[in-house]
Amino acid sequence: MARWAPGASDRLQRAAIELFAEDGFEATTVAGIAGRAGVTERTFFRHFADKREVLFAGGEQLEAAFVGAIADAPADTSMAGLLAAALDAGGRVLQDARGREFSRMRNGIITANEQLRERELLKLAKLSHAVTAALVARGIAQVTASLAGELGVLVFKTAFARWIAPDETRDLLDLQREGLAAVSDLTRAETV
Amino acid sequence: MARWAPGASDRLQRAAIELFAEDGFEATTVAGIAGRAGVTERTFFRHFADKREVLFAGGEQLEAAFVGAIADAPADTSMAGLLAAALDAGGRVLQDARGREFSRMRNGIITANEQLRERELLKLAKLSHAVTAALVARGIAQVTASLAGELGVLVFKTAFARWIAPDETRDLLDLQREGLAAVSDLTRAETV
DNA sequence: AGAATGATGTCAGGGACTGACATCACCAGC
DNA sequence: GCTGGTGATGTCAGTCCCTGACATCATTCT
Repeated sequence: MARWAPGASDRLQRAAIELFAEDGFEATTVAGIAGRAGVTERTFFRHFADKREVLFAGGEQLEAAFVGAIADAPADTSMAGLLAAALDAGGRVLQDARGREFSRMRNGIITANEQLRERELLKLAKLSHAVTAALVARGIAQVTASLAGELGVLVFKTAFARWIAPDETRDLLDLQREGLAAVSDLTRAETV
Repeated sequence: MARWAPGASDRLQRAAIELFAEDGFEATTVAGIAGRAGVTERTFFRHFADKREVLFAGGEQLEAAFVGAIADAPADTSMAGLLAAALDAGGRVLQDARGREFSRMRNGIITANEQLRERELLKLAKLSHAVTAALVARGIAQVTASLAGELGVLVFKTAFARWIAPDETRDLLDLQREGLAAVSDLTRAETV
């Protein structure tokens, strides 16, 4: 493990976000990002698969939180409990490791560009699949797990959108629990 | 309206599907597609915004069917009735204008490549938004319409996946109605 | 016939991304 | 302390996607 100035990945991410915010995604060039980070364009592509990916680097962390919470839950945890645990763990990642202001800025960049919205949809779909797989690993039927996976991500997405809304001050975890409760209300008759 | 050999768009789509099926999406070049269609690479990009879009050209047609069915439904149609009408109209487009075998081949190409899966997610999200907008235009509350829009697309996606499964012989419209009924069961307690 | 229109061809070029190879900083072993 | 190994970076050449500008051609309208 040897390198010149440590943290090239971090510098690239920071540089990219700054430039995207200033000039927009399409107007900024990878060479420009690399230049601001003090590396070569080629190095950028060794750290990130493509130009969009630099904005979605923390994704594995979020996914790991979701999956880990499901895997580590007590054996007798209900489905609602599993989803709640996963959402709590994921929400904590966003709230603590990222922060609301950062998430707001990042989200502004993403929603301003269709290529980035596209990539975000892919990431959410992968998150949904990961949650589904984690549920299946606990012995839950594929169909049920798949539905729960999509549902969990839907709640996450909705709560996140509210969390970064201009005047919102509530906790992300609270918003997630509220959303989950609303869904639970809708499906309670079936669950019981 | 003047042109050389008519139907350049169709020829490009056909050529693209053939080449994607033979060599894969990444291995085939836009110049190759254009060459097989008897046009220039530049002409390809005048018909399709990018290399992926050639596979999603019929999308507006599907979206129009969904939206039109919702807009044209009688004033007193229930939400379930609106979704059923939209799904029927959309399903007919796929079944009649496209056909099951074509859909199978096209779907095989898409699922084999991440860039194409990504684009498909974007198209489905847009379809969902279009449905939501059509419902809002009928005076339905934004929140309800949004939920229904996502739900409708979810049912569509699920039924479509079953429709193109290897041994499936049932009608797409039947599969959609079945899926809608299953969702209806899940939410009946709330609706009443 | 001649003008208007719209689709296509041609050309030049930027920017994303990749493979191959050289180079440099650091670490381990002698 | 020197030397070789390792991993990250730089350099270079090249392919492919995609775009703007301009010329050209077939069809349609007058």
